This record gives sequence, C-alpha cells and structure tokens, in this order.
Amino acid sequence: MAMLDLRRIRTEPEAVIAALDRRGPGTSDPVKRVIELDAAHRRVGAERDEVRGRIKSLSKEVGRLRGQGRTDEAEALMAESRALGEREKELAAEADRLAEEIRSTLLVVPNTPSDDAPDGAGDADNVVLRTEGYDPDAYGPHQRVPHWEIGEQLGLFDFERAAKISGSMFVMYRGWGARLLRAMVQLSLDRNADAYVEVRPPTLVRTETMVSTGHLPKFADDAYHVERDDLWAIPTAEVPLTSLHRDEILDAGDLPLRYCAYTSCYRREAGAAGKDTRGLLRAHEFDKVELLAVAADAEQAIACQEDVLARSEGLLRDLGLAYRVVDLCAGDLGASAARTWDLEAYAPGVDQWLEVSSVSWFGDYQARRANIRVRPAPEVGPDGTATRPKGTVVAHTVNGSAMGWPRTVAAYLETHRQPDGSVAVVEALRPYLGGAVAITPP
RNA sequence: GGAGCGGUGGCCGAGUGGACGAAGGCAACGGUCUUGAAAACCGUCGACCCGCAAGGGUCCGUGGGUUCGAAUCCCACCCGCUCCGCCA
Repeated sequence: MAMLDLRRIRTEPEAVIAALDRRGPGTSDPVKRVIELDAAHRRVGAERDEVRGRIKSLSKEVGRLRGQGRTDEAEALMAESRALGEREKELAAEADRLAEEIRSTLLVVPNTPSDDAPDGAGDADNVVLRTEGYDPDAYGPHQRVPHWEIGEQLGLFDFERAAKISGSMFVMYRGWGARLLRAMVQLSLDRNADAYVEVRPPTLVRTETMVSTGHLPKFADDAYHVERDDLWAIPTAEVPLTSLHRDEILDAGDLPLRYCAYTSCYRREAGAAGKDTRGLLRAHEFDKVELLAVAADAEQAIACQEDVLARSEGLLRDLGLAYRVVDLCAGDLGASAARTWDLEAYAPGVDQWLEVSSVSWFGDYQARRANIRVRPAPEVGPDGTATRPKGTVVAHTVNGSAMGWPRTVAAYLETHRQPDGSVAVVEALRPYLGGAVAITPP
C-alpha cells in the first residue's frame, strides 16, 4: 500500500511536488521517479493484459475444438498459446518489478503538509499560536529548582536504581512520585471517557502495524525490535490504535470513532545520545495517554483535531500549568503528519517549554497505509431522495497525546513547588491521591 | 511445543480444472404498493488497469509450480481458529 494516493500523484503531480518540497528541498524527488515508473508500469501492464487476453481466447477455442474431436487443430493452437506464455511471463515479471519499485519508493515518501501548516525549515520557524497562564515574573526562587532535585528531596524517583536495572535513560518512580503519575493518568483517562472509548492495546506489535502509521520502514532505528518473534515495541499508542480498524470498511454514519489508551511507550532515542540526560525529560520508556479519532473526511478530521487539542489544553489548565500552543511549520512536521499542534508546558525549574502533547492530523496518509476505508453516507438530493455514492473512500486519522507524562510531571513539580519545599496537589488530582493537598518529604 | 482445521465479494456462505468474477442469503440502493413506514414483489448492487468509446484485462490470504487453461491440483510462506501440554 502506498501512502500518497498514486492517482493524486498522476492527476496533479505539480501540486504534490510543490507541497512536499515545503518540507525541504528534494523531498519530492522520489515522487518524480514514481511518476516515470508509473507510466512504464501502465504501459507494460497493458501489453501484458493484451497477451493474456489472446491466451485466454485461444484456450477457450482449444476447449471447443477438443469437444468436437478436432485434436489436430487444437494441438496447433496449444503450441501458439505456449509461445505466448513465454512472452506473458516476461511482461508480467517486468510489471511486477515496476509495481514493487513504486510501492517501496512511495513507502518512504512523507505526507504532504496541509496548506494551513506554516512555511519554514525547522523548529525555529514554528508559530506560537497562543500562550496561556504564563507570566515570567510570577515565579519565585522556590520554583526555579529542577524537578530531579525536587524529586530527590521528596523521594519521588530513583534514577540510580533504574539505571542499575535497565541502563541509562530509564526512569523509576517511587512513593508519591509513582502515585502522582498514576493520579495524572487516571485523571486524564476519566476526563476523556465521555467521548473516547478506553482501550488497553498490546504494546508489542507486528511489522505491518508499525508500517501503517509510518513508523516503518523509515524509522526502524528509533524502535525496539524483538527479533526472535519479529515484534516491535510501540513508540506510542498511536501505533496499535491506528491499526484497530486496519483492513476494515467503516460506515460513515458511525464516524468519527474515538479511542483513548494508556500505554507505556518505547523509544531508542538513537539520535539523541547525551541530550536531556537528567531527570524525566527524555527516557527510553515512558507513559502516555493517547487520543485517536478515525474520521470520514478532512472536515470531520479537523474538527476532531480541534477537540483533541481542546481536551489536552483543558487538562493542562486543570493541572495549573502554563503552556503554549505551537503550530509546526512544514519543515518540522513529522513524516506522516499533514498538520500538527504541539502543546508545550512551561517548566520553571529548568526554564524550558516542554513538549507534552502533539496533536496531528494525518489526512488519509495513515489510513491508506492501514487500508481503512469508509463507505460514504447517503447524499440527500434537492428532491429529498437519498442516494448512496458508489465505492469507498480512504478514512482520515487524527491523534494526540492527551498527555505525555514524564514531562508533565516535571513541569508540575517545578510549577507547584512551595517555599517550604513541598509540592501542592491541585484540586483535580486530590481525589486520586486520597485527598492529599501537598506532597511532603517522606 | 504437539495435533488438527480453515483463509472466497460490505457481511455470511457455495464452488465441478474449461461459458465475464464466481450459486444462495443478508445488508445497501432504485422502484411498485402505502397517507407515511414496515412487509411483499421487481430491479440494481466489487475494486483496479488500458481505451474517446465499444470493449479488453487483472484480482477468490501471499508467492512459486503443473496445465493450452487454475478459486478449483502441487509446493512454500503468512495469518486465523480448535484441542492437548506448559505458564502468569
């Protein structure tokens, strides 16, 4: 399965090329190659079909002649058919080779950015849409303490033992730290239960499942692979959630379908050695609550994307965190995404905006890879009669972290640290922490 | 790990090596009937490629093979299910 619609590439090549090159010069080069390959593939395919057609009609004739006992004549046609068979084999092999090359080329081409995504080459060009609850002068010295120090004072983490058990960039929570994490997860799950079906998917998945979201084949180095059983550890719940409806045809009337999942996520962070090595900011394994929607079309998908963003924002507000919404520019967009809004929470202790959520619309890119189709809803004409359009269309997908927890925990601890060194428990979390109002030293 | 069974169109499900992709049922859509609906009845009802069109071709898990001709026979692989064993 390709990812960009081959028909779209055929009918509007310039538009596709221009859109891809907004990601960076040369991004569209493989597509240009695909256009040539496609032309060749169709030419060869037509020729092969012609030969096959002749073989087919010869075969029929053979059957007829045999039935009439005219074996000599049949024999002659059989010889002719055999000869054509050789030619057919050559053409078929060539057509298959071309199809395979098209497929594998297309598989590594990223999605076309939405027209609404801002121009730009890298993260410096991202656009801050708005900033909420941030006043740089409002933070006291007690908040300018990095979360790993807070954690040490309050006994919330155990990085040394995590490293002993699993190596560097693994994290262990303990005591109030573990409880705080669990409270946040539960809060997040509960807050979305009204519209999102909670699932607990497997976190080891098949290769096709990783291919569907676009994590393979291009980003194999970023993922943990269990070779013995050829399974992959998911880098995000987006992976199993997107494949929930793989190879299915959904009824437009049932859409959008919305899911919410809490899972561990695994990332090798191969290119990030030495970056953010302290504390919770970057780890090989972390927890995340993910929201996902399968929509019928772009319009519905964008509405879903806005809903996910609003929900994630609401959660940050409830946690009393300052945050900003960032519109990723074309050059900084993930490969599968058409448009992405990042939520960055402000962490006063490390004085950084931490990406805690990423809300993306994938157009039909992932759904095409995953073969998720939609049977359109009946259209009501001016005379009041309903007609269901023929065929199916490819679905759209949207997903976003309801929240990526380690960074949220970091921003939370630093924001809510009190002058006495304790950390306040905001109201929304209290029910999940036995009514506690503050986290204090053990 | 051992033994067995199976993968066919939106769904269920038939299918003899030779008549277009494939019976039948369900669903869907159009119509008749009805105040409207249901029921009943009639009809339509896969995708893709080449072609202005007529028309032709491909596709019955995947890939090979046998054959003049394969959904149908053979081989390999993938996936699923059942039973037994082991185990949280």
